Amino acid sequence: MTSTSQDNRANLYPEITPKEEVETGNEISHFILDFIDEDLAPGGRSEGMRIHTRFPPEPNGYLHIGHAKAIVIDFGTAELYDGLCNLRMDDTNPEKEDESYVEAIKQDIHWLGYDWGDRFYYASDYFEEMYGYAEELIEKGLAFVCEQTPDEIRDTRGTLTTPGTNSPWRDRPIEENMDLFRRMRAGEFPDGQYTLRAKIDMTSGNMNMRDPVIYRIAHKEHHRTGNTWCIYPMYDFAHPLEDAIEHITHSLCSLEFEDHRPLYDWFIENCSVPSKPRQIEFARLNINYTVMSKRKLRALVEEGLVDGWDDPRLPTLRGLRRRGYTPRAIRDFCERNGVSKVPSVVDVKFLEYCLREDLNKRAPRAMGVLDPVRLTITNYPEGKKETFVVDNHPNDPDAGSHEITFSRHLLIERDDFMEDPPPKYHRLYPGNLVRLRGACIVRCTGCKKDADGNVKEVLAEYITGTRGGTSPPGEKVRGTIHWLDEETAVPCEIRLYDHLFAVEDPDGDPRDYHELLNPNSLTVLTDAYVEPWLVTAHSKIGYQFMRQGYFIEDNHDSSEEHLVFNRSVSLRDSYKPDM
RNA sequence: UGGGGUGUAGCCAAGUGGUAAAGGCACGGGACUUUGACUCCCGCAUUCGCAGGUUCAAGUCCUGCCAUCCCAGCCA
Repeated sequence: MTSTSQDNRANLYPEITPKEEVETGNEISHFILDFIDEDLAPGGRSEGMRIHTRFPPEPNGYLHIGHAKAIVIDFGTAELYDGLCNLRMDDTNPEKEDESYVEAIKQDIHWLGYDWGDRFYYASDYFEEMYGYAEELIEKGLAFVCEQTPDEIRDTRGTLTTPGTNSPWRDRPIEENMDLFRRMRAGEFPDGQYTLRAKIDMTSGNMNMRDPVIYRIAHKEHHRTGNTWCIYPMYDFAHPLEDAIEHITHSLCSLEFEDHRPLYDWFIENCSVPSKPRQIEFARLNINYTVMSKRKLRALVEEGLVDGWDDPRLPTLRGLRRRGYTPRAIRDFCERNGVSKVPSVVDVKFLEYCLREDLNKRAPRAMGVLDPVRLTITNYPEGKKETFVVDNHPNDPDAGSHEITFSRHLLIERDDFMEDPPPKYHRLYPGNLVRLRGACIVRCTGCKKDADGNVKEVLAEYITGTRGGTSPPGEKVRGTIHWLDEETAVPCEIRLYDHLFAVEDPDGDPRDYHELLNPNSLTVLTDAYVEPWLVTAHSKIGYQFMRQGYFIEDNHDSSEEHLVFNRSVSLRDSYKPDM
């Protein structure tokens, strides 16, 4: 179908790694880096140490672009200081977590361009050590076994404005606490019978300090430790210990953990851990016209409102990948947004800009017609055919070239013809000269319509001496349009995407989210055509369909027999009809 | 009548007492153009949530106020 002599270098541009990015010098500066610099300075808490961070996802869902920001910060910060970043599954709750997410998470992080070397861990690896620290707290009189029910705990915790009251079990003797805790571990009690609580301060203004539960009984099989344990540590207790055990120097997390920091520090101080990590919080990423919470994403998937976790309209990394987002663009987006403590909502236009910027430099150009109408070159003989060579990239000669064919009957975009155009319309209308990109100049001579007045065929004649598309002497051709040879054009399906939600802030809208969905978030074009080159080119980063946008083959549904393209993002369009 | 944060342009975001408040996105205008793309130029906060105060000098320091986000899981 396609010529074998084509210079096919659609994948000329490799992904560059984040490390190479750092080396090519992005100047990044924000408060976390300032803190680290202080810690590294003489007399600082990290003086002489190698910076060590971690990314600690809970394996209970797929990663989204909000996680990407955290990943870029965690791994990126380590890279910046020539330090290390661990990947750790925070699997302390067997009720919610599952091994099936683990591989997906690792895959997505690798895809984003980061690597944790041999430092892949599970929080559950440390259950024994954590248990030891809990016994230490009991021994120090800093933890007690409590018999209050969940309701009682809630009732005695107090409210935001009133202090809590001590549990009646708070002063249980150390030996008794130890005995009970060991029997909790031994499985002598049913779920919920006892908890282990830290003994801190029931009157604290910080709710987290009101004798928080640090161990609960759950006779539940854990995805890794099986039935070894029937007591599991809570996040607030487990996390600082995990960090300390791994010698994390800086534990970077999101803002909602800010008021957990006193608790974090309390455990670090009161358990004889091998290192003293510092927790620093930053604002998580939000983007308008979408939702980021796992709960809401899950609802969309489970209700079948989208096509799985990798639906191209979703902000999941799998969705973005299927949509055609490059790791480079996502990293760039995260970095350029900066790191601060301002709860912010970034304009999705900025994300799109980052993608265009990347793809403009690297994506091979091709022609695709989304909404076709026939263009007949009336002075070009029926049956004649010729071939043109077009560059794969207008600004980069090294990107190679490929061939396209031309004949009497072509396919053009329906809106590139108007019988009665507004002023400054540079495309086809009776009498106007237009360039068929890469082929020649034609003059529009009219059109044929069906009984209902719909344009069925546009008519034009080519201007001799304009082969390749050079302007005829003395004339300036303002309009250039894309086209396909009807004979060789390959039919395909094209999917156009728009915001999943019709409102800017779905989270802040009181209406039910079903009402907020954008009914036009997906448009399927079944009568679209592309160059035959695309059947075999297989560009990993997709193509720019000239004058349209960037498109990538769908990683589920496309095949050489039935091509399916997703529009990753449209081109900027500054054309405004004068009315 | 709790605790912890945050307020610099439509959106991000620098700024750490001293000549004119970075930069990017968006937006508007122009040049160039075989993509109405790209690229390139120009414009876009007399003012930093508000009100006082300190100072020769305040977005930066002080006081008060306002707005807004997070916290009452045996979730993370």
